[in-house]
Amino acid sequence: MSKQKIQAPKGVSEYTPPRSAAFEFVREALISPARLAGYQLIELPVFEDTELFTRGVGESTDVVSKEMYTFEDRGGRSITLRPEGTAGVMRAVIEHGLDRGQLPAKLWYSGQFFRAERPQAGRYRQFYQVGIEAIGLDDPAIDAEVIAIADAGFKSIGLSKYRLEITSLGDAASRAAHRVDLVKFIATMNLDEATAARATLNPLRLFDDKREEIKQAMLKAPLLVDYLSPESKTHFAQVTHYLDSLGITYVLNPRMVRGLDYYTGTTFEFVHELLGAQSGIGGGGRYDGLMAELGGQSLSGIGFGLGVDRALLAAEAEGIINEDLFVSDLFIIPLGEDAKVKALSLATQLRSHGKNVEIAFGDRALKGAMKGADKSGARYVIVLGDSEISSGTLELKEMKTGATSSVKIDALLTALSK
RNA sequence: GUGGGCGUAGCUCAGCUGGUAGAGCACUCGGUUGUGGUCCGAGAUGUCGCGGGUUCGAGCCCCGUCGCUCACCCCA
Repeated sequence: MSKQKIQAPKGVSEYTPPRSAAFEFVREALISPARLAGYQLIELPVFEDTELFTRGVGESTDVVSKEMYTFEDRGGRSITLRPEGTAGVMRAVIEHGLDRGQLPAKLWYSGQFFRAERPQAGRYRQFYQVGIEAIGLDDPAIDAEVIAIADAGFKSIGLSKYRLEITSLGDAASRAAHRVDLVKFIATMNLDEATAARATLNPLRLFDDKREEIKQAMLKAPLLVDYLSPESKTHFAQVTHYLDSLGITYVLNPRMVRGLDYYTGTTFEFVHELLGAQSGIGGGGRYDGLMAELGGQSLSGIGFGLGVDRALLAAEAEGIINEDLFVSDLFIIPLGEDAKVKALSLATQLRSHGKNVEIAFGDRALKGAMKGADKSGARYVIVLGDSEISSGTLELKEMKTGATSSVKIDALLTALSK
């Protein structure tokens, strides 16, 4: 632990073996339902013009006002490491005209995002999300499908101890009308300075306050759902109807608060029960004004972002990560120089058929090499020495049972495929 | 930005009211010739986060500093 030792920057998540295998499994599980639903990959830069986020996400949000990694590049441009995914996708959709073809445009992404927050359990400065966006369709059925895709992702990991919370933020006019009354209500509350300042920025925030006295007081506050226009109400009723028909259970949460300004209409959040303070494992919603705000045509959109780091923590909390996520099919222990040559060609050939093959190099003692084979979780092991090479026959040992069987070298592939 | 907790071998941690460091796991080798998991034996590893102070003497006390961690704000 010398003073000069370089460490990872504060608050980044890193995944090293063997946990990295679980991370990979979780990320893949989260995104596969979207692929099956016809969403296509979009790969985007991790940094963007700062203005994309100030305009898209909203200057009044905490994300933009105090959590962005912003710097000037050598040309004097203001650059920001992406704090979320949707704004960048919208920018790319507009820039590449992806909204000119058949709608909706359906896209998925996966990657790291950055927020300069104080780290804590489940909250990192660099974190991983997978997400999807469906652009150009306001049919409530797609809202339900998007939610179902997220739910399927969590289910395919094996998660069960989470709940889906859902509400509608309505359209701009509904929100404006509600805000007037909510501000009036808050004015009667006698708040401390910091809280009052927060309420001025976004009065909805008070619904999320963790202090008991504020929670109590807010029970009487006017709710946005009571201000929804008939169109918004109908739309939302349709969404829940489709969810019901899918058998997806949800909790209506009219006090739900989202951190990004662009949400409209249907919004939802997946909350895990076994995590600490940072229990949101995914969330999303409609953003019907975002594309126009960023200079594109006026198209609606809906999407979600799922936290890979948090989903992994949730999976671990539920005890559903099993150790043998990574196993080799075969472990070869070569004895001597000729055997090494033979092992290399044998491994190469088997790998070309998709077999996972490891070789114990380094002339280790046989006992040590066997231990290595054991650790690797390999199903089979062979010791390859002069006698095997000259006879062309191997002793194939199944590690789990300890049983061995004689196999011709040429028949190894078929033996492994059994 | 604010508050609490903690910093001792690769990992998890012990170290009594201050007398210059230990355990378990992991790792390497061995228990006679080419077969793992159990067992037994041997071995290697730390400037006890860093700097200063008190003291004859500090891992243990004091101050500072850096880092980690949990929580608040907020969020995936």
